[in-house]
Amino acid sequence: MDNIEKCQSNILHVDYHEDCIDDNIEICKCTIIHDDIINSVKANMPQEESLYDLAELFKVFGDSTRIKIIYALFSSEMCVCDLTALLNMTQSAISHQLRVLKQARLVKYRKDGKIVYYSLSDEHIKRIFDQGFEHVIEK
Amino acid sequence: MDNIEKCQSNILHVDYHEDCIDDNIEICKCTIIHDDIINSVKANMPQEESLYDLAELFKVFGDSTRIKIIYALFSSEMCVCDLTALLNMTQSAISHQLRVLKQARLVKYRKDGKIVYYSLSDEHIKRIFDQGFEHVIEK
DNA sequence: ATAACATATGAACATGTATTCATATGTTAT
DNA sequence: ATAACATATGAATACATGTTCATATGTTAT
Repeated sequence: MDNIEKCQSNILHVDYHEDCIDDNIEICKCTIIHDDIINSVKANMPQEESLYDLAELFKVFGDSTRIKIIYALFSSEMCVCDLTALLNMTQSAISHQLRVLKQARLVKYRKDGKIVYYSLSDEHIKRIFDQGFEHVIEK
Repeated sequence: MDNIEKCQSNILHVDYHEDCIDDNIEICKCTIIHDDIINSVKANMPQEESLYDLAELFKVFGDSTRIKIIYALFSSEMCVCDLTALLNMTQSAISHQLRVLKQARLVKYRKDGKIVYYSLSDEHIKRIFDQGFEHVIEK
């Protein structure tokens, strides 16, 4: 992060290889040809942490078991046993995945005796999925 | 898939354990308590293949390097070298990730001599990301 | 032709992750 | 109390994946 700062300010004046070689020995090996674009793009980039969080969110969506669980919960709240039967998987696998979804604040649950009912806790999920679907069904 | 079909038609009449035990010895170990919900949820589920494709799409979004590349391309088309400098990573790593994005039909490219410019190829991406961001910045 | 450069790619390595297995926890009914 | 049941969880395993390294391909300039 510091390296690239320095590198980019330098390249405004002289070729990268002469000034940044000691800071970024193996990183920026190529001559930077569009430093104006790099700087303006950089100005529009969200914070590093936000980008990381966003990747973490999509990572949760990047598994077909969790996708199925979420799609099921679009229709109705369901208990672990229902999900196990619906998806034809072991109770343990479902439970582990529900924990991932819970940690990502995507599902909430209520207990009724020994039964635990899960439901979605975020109204953005449906919209994200709908947009994702548009891409998937496209050609 | 076949097992759960059979299982669910049976549970409408009698307890699961007696009729499905031979088909799903280790899968549906719990007594199905909400077969009406399971059936209606099942009717609303998209095709297995679509759900799988959707997970694959989100899997591509589930890496912070690719997220950064995509965010950069929201601002402007960029060549591999620019992305390498912007993200302060090796050219090889960027190139590998661009291939993943290319295979997911998320980016396109044009060549100008030895320079290859990448840009986004799908207008849904921005909307998906915007919704994702809403979740991330929430509380 | 040759050198310099931009990009792509296969193999190797390290790390992450989904599922299974065994078992623990907590609830309900007898 | 005890048995049956629903769910949760830690450890182990198998597999997927991101990055690096070395190198290949293809382009531009001398």
